Order: sequence, then structure tokens, then C-alpha cells
Amino acid sequence: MTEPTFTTLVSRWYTQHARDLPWRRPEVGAWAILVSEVMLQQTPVARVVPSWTDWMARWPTPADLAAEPPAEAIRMWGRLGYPRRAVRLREAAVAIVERHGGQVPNRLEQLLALPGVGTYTARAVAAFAYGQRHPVVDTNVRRVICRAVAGKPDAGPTTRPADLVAAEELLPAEPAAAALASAAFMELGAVVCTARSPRCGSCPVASICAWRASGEPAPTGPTRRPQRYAGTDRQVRGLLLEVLREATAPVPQQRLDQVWADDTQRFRALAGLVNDGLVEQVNEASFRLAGDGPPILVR
DNA sequence: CAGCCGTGGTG
DNA sequence: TCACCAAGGCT
Repeated sequence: MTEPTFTTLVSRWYTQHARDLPWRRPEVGAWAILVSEVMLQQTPVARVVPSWTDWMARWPTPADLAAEPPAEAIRMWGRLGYPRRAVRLREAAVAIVERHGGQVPNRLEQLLALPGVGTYTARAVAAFAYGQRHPVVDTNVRRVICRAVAGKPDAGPTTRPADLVAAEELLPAEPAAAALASAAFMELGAVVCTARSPRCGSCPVASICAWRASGEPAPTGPTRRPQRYAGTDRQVRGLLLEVLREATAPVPQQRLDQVWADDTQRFRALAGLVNDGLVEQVNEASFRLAGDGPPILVR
């Protein structure tokens, strides 16, 4: 049983060139790994590092975070984007305390049941925190395998079961080596085999890359429609949340009205924030981050 | 499953 | 400059 040359080369490259990221240090536990993986969902590494450091200093265990209201998590999230992740991460911490005695679960099924934890994150925690042999497939891994192994210019927009199978077939049999290989695939895609201008000159598998061998064909299929931001509800949500994050007292609706002129869209965005558990209405005319103060009395 | 959900760096 | 993009998840 010989390991594929591709996997061996990428793994060897990783052991020599891996970036020194704080959540990769040997002493970090599963909670720290989970926090990093959630923060890294659609957010670049460079912006995550300082936020992760602050977050772990304040909430070293799931129980520490579970004891806080959502407002504290939302503020600590800062400007990482997609702040629903902060709410879900806190909900995951609550679930970890209630269902798993405060310890991040190690079974894939239990991880998948946590809020904000999907196929990628569950496998990443199982592999990187617990050393289990699971394929860990993100956009980087799909791109790397698609190019180097399949010879196609780019992977599809979503992770499919076939992508997990393709990744699994490249993993060494030994669990620890498999986890390292997954990290190596991700690192290669993030640093060398990037989406726009791959640095094939510094790629450890350039000599056996199927994509290079076929002349580096450009993507042909329909490119994914760009996600607009300006003028969308997401922008309005961001503006509303920015005001609420910085507030130290309930914010009068009149002040929220100033962030966006369109009444219909502003109301829809605010209602969405409330629906997502990010914001709560204090009374007829004021709002605040969820749990940002004494409980609201209801009769 | 296509669309939605933030933000800031960059080629 | 301004589209594109960055370790996804959820409905």
C-alpha cells in the first residue's frame, strides 16, 4: 500500500512551508479549532487572526461563551462579516455545555448537529482537533484536486459527495497523516494554487499537475454570478448593526431610520436582524443587540 | 438548489 | 477603478 505521490509531495511541502497560524499550534484544543473554523468561513486568514486571539482570551472554553448574552459575542465578532456566525457559535457553545458536558464532541454526527457547523467545519474539527481520518473539503481542496488531479480549470460552486470521495481517495491510511494531508491540500490552495493567479513556479506538484499538462485551460463553463452588495439588504443590515454594536443603551428607532432612506427596505432589514437573533426590540420605539442589557419584561 | 447572509483587500 | 474573492451554512 503506497501513498499517492501527489499526497506525499503536498504533505512534505506543507511540513516545510506551512504558515505559523495560532490555531495550528500543538497545544490548542478542539474549542479553539472550532472557533477558528467558524471565523474562517468566508473570511480571510489575515483578518481572523487578531479576532481569534481576542475571542479565545475572553472565552477559553465553551462554557465561558455560553454564559454570555448574544450581544457580547456580536460585539467581539467585530467586523469579520456574516455576524450570524457569532450568534450560532454562541448557540453551539450552549449546546456543547448542555449536551456534551462542556467538551466539543468528537463524533461527526454530533458536530454536524451544532448550529453553524456544516459538512466542512464538522470534518475539519474531527480531523484537525481529534486526528480522525475524514476528508476535509473546502473550496481550496476542491480547486487543488480539480486542477492537479482531474486537469480541469476549476471546481463547481458547491461541495458535492463526489468531491468528498475524490479527496478521501487521496488520503493516507494513517489518521494523523490523513489530517496533515488535508491541511496540506488546503494550504496549497490558499497560498499557491489560488483561484486567480496560481503560483505554479513554487508548486510542489507542478511537475505532475494534470491542469498544467493540458496547457492550463481557462474556465469555460458559466461563471457564477457575482454577489452584489451595494444597495442590498445585506448592506442595510450592516449599517443597522454597526449603529447597534456601538450603542451603550437602547437605540431609538429614529436614529436607525437615518442609516437608510428606503423605509420598506430598512424595515425588512431590521426585521431580518430580529428574526436572526441578532437584534431585539426593547419597546415600541427602540432596539438593541440581543441580550444587550436587562431582560425585557413581558406581561 | 439557488439565493441569501458582511466585510475589506486586491489585481 | 471596481469586480472578484476569502478555510461555508442554511433555507
